[in-house]
Amino acid sequence: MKINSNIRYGLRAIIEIANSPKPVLQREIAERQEISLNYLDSIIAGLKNSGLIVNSGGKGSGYILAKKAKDITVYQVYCAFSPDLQLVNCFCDTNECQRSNNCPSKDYWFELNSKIKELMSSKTIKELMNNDILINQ
Amino acid sequence: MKINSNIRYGLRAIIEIANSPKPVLQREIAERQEISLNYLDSIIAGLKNSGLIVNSGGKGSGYILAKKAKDITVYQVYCAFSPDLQLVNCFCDTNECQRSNNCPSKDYWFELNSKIKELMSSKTIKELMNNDILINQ
DNA sequence: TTTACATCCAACTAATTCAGTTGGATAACT
DNA sequence: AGTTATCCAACTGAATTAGTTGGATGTAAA
Repeated sequence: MKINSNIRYGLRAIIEIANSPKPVLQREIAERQEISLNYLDSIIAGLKNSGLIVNSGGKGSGYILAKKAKDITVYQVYCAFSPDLQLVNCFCDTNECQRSNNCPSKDYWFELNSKIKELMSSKTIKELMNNDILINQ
Repeated sequence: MKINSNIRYGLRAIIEIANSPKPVLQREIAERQEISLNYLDSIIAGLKNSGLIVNSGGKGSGYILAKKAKDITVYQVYCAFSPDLQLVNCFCDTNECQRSNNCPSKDYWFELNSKIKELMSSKTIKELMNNDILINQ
């Protein structure tokens, strides 16, 4: 079990945006977070397409959060880069496992899955922000 | 985030062993769980090398749990096939990330990591066993 | 209006991991 | 001796990861 780079970088990027008193350019995020600008491109796209960040007003003007930091969860950031969490395929729609109806391990994985989702859904970007910054809350 | 096949099959195999009133052969597990006998080989090796199961009395005699089902956790099964859970490398020994000292996302991943470990450590094989079976507890 | 900057976007790639398979050694039981 | 069971290492195709490359497009400053 690993958290992939998209999600790790995505979380760092959105925290960077949340912490900034003014709109932030991709380049600034890339520099501060030491992520290749090109790679960050797709990270920003993920956050943007998921409706978590927006361009503040046309090109070159920088990114801001699309909603309040307290209303953005880590799980939303996770889902910007991965489909809904499914630790195993046993409970996927496309699953054809015959044993599914009576499988104690499947039940356990499902339970664990729910709890992990819950853990990620209950942490907001606001809680991960720099305490000094009091905007965007 | 996915649970890999080794761990999924390993959990199923050890539940199978726990549920059985008598020692179980690899072949029997393979048949009942519909896992290729050859592949199961390495699964059994993992469980055995981690001290979770033992040969009940030399070759051909079948496997039994090495300790009581209530003393074997899902996390122990996890660790039979993967190193200690580390969702991200930020807190690995070999990590050289400079930002580590003051990184809110690192702190969050660490917290999540601990909680997931806890969730896996607090579930025992006994809880996953068939209720009808009352041995090995 | 040209030019520089910034974003958008698709295709490519090397390296690693996954999910097994193959094949054989060894050991015990019949 | 032959069958069965376990042990063990090497191999493999497919998929995923973690990016890079290169260019199109759109905006704003010079």
